Amino acid sequence: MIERPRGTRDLKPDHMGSRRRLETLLRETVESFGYREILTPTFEHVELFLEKSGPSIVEEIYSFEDKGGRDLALRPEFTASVMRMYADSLKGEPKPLKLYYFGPAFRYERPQSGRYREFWHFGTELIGADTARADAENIGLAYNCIKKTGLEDVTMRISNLRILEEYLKNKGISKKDREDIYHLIDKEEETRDVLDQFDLGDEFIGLLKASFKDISRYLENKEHHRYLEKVIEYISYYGIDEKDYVVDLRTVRGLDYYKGVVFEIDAEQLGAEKQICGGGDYNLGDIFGTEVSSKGFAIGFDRLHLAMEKEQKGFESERKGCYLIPIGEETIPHAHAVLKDLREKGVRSDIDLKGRSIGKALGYADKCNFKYSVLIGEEEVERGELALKNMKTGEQKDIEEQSLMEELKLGS
RNA sequence: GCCGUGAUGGUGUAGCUUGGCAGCAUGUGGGACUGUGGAUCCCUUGGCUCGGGUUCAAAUCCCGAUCACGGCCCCA
Repeated sequence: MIERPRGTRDLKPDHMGSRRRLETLLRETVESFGYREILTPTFEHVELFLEKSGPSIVEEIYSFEDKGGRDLALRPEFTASVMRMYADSLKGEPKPLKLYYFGPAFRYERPQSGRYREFWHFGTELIGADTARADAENIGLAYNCIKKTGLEDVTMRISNLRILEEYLKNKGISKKDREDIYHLIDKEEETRDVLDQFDLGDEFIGLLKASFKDISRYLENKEHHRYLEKVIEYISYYGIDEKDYVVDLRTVRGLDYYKGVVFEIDAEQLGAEKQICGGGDYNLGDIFGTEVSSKGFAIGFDRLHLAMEKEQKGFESERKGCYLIPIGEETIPHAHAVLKDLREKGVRSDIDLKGRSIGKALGYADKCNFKYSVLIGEEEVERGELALKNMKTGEQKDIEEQSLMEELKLGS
């Protein structure tokens, strides 16, 4: 028996049904915001990801050399690919350009709860709109996507990376040291030791922990604070009010290309791997020789789905369609005529292929989640009728054969 | 990469401490039943993650690998 590779999953029919419904919900939400779907290759030249996303991501890339000697990598995320595609072939599109994607991504990490080596990202990019309202739309859409799932125990953190960047620059901290600080900043207990190394004292700790209103007191240049204030004002247009988020300057994205307003959303019931969404304002355009403002976010699709199951907000598999049970050889041709008609009308329908007893056939229909069984016996056929059995209630009635479609619609 | 826990038919489990015929439930398949039985009954199918070691004898004890789970690191 050959097993699945480490960190991968097989998804069973029930699970896929539920995932598809979540996917549909997310698609409908982003499309209602005017986003259009794109798809980029599953693998790219490894250079696309090297240096662009920062050292943390490079360690975890699934890379390989192909038979022509090219260095390739399975995508660890979509943003770099989308920006490559933009620079390649979408530069002439009207701005803002709104794109979304859904597909698998790959990272060579140690698997654990909510973390796989092949995982699915659902995300968006908003390209060419450099305003606070664009940031608000980005956050608003992400928040709406999560909220529409019905998930309740979620927290959102928002920050503006430029606030700390400006503050540390003014303190004369070098670019490299700033990056080190960012990477260590959300480990609260270690923060003080680190800061001592850079001769930053209580004041910096105070800034990190300050409430939104108090932050400006620490700043000489209040421009970036004011910008964040605008964004926070505008996200109320998207149904987000003060209880739905916190401003937390310690929210630092792991990828180096983030520059401005950023945010993360956690599902609290997930444990160690609880972040279900992250995004913000970034700059990748200069890599491709095109300076362009972009904002986006990615949802960890598998984690979102897992969180819904844990909160029992998952999609119950729904009874659908009907199962035909011919009783006796003589009724089989007639049953098939009914079946053909149903299928042509797009009704999920099936027929007993094994000549099983009525009881067994009903059992099969039940387990396969059919909404109705249709019993087709000689007596009914002679009268032009069918016996329609509701598989949930067990209720059964004889109906005119012509009214079958109508009955199915009424019942749905 | 690190720490810890675990792995028994398709699924869920008992057995492991104290080595001695691998048991139960459920599912799959078949049958009884032939217009309601989504039931009931009967039969069948199918398993100790892998590789070494100890032993007369290993699911059980020891070592290693693999995979999973929980956490660290990192991160989505």
